[in-house]
Order: sequence, then structure tokens, then C-alpha cells
Amino acid sequence: MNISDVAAKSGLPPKTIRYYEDIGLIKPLRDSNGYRAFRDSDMHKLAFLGRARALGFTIEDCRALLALWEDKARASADVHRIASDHLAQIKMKIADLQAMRETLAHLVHCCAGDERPDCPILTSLGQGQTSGKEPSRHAVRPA
Amino acid sequence: MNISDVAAKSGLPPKTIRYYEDIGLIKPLRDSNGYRAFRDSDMHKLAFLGRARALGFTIEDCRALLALWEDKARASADVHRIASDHLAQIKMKIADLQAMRETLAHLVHCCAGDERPDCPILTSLGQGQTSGKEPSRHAVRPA
DNA sequence: CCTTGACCTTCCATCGACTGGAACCCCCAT
DNA sequence: ATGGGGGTTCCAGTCGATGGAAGGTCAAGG
Repeated sequence: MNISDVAAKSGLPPKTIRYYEDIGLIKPLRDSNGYRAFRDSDMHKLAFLGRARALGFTIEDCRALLALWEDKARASADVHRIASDHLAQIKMKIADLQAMRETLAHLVHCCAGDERPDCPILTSLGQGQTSGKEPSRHAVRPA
Repeated sequence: MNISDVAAKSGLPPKTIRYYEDIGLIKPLRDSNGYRAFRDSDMHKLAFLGRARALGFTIEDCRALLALWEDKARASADVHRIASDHLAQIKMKIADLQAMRETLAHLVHCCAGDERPDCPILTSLGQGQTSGKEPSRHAVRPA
């Protein structure tokens, strides 16, 4: 299988697949012409990676999960720990985003949004009180 | 005021303040020794930026918001649009993260997390069905 | 046999929003 | 003069790709 076949089957772009080889997540063979020759096992790994990434696991988490997946003697506790740590991160991000949403929704609601200059959004940004709390450490910032 | 004073008052690290000057968000004066000399107006802008960033606005949004803040003849509609677009982004991210949370919570719940190798988390990642939907476009990915 | 076009390859740069660190300058107190 | 705590610049790195340039390969059609 060439790269565009695996791309189609795994749903990952060719660029991403090359990148995953670069960082050592997969090790496809090579044809005599230099083309990558993907085995079924490579395909499966890529599909695995795609799903793990879709769940928001970091690349390093993916690397660890892939190793555990391959290791038939793994302890499910190891997988469990990675996943529940990640779940905790996600929960924190949701909380952060919800706080932003509350504040923003309130401001947006209060702003007339017409041709006049009066704007509670700018007033609030100028004076403070975006929320009660500090900007939290686990930073949820724009994509 | 020197940089560490403004840092203390605005809550932004000196590095970030220099960066904001670099990208043209603020234009502090300079003392004869080359030190940045911050006026009150610079301080206010930095505080404004800190709050806008805490609400998750991108730097480019912040630039636009700052310009509108300075413009006493602005139309609140412009501010409103930026904020409500951003609010929509946040809502999408929350939805994505909640979908991840559901799936992950289920998997974590199903995994024994002991010394045995059997692990529904890995099984699921290996076989698919992370959720009903495609990984959405507005990618929420790890920090 | 030659060309065309769709593949494939590598390598380098860019995105966002900082952050770390090196190397160096400045100012004040001892 | 020396030490320590400011400040300055500039370069590299983070994370996870993605865009693009420059060039090699292959199969089909004329």
C-alpha cells in the first residue's frame, strides 16, 4: 500500500502519516523506489492513532498507548491511568471554557451591538471583573 | 515604570509584555538607558489585553478590540460581532470536549485498571467507534 | 520513445502565543 | 571594585501538524 491508500483508509492526511513516521510512531517499509510500503499492521496503528488523537490524547500519550496496545502482557492499570489523567485534563478545560462562556455570554447579551459606541464588553475589559477567579494554569487558549 | 512594575500590576510576565511590544500591541517609551518606560496608558492596555486573553480572545481579536476600545466613535456592533463569533467558537470547543469526555469517561469506567491485560480502552482504540461523529473541524487538541 | 500528469520523495518554513536561556548592559550599595 | 538584581536583545523550542518548493517515479496515451 502506498501512502495515499493508507491516507484514504485511515482518514489521516499523507502529511500527517509522514510526520508520524518522522517522530517514530510507525515504521513502514520502503519499496526499491523509495516509496513507503505500508503493511496492514501500519494501517492498524495509524487508525489507532487517529482515534486516540480524536479523543484528544497527546502524541506522547499516543506513543505510550500504542506501546501498551502492542504489549500483550500490559497491565490495564497503565492504560487506565493515562486515560483517566487525560479525562481529568479535559474536565478542567471544559470548566475553563464554561467560565469563559458564562462571562462572554453575559457581556454579549448586555451589548446593544448597534451603531452607538457604548459597549459593556469594552467597559468590562477596560475595568476588570472578567470573573471571580485567576486565569487557571491549564490554559485553554484559542486553536 | 519599569517592566517588572507593570508585570506585577498587570499580572502579565515581563516576557509576555516584551512580546506584546514586539507584535505591536503596545508602544512603550524608552529611557535614555534603553529601558522601557511604561505610561499609565500602556499599563491600562496591558491590563485590557490580559483580560481579553483570559476570555480566550486570540491576539488578533485583542488587537482589534484594543483599537475599538481606543476609538471613541466605534460602533458597538463591531465589538459585539467579535465577541459573539468568539463565543460561538467556545461553544463548539465545549461541545467537542464534552463528546471526548463522554467517550473517555465510558471507557475509563469500563476498564478494570488492574494487573490484567484486558482493556476495553485499547480494544476500542483498536477497533473504532470512539463516537458517532467525525473528528470535528474546529479541532480541540491538547494544550 | 516521449510527454503528460498523478503520484511519490525530502527538506524547510510557518502557524499561535508565548517561554527559556544565553550573552550582555546598567545601576546602586557595600 | 564588586556583587546582585534589575534591564536589554536575540535565538531556539514548544505542539502537532500543514504548506510549498524542488525533484524522482510511474503508467497511460500519442
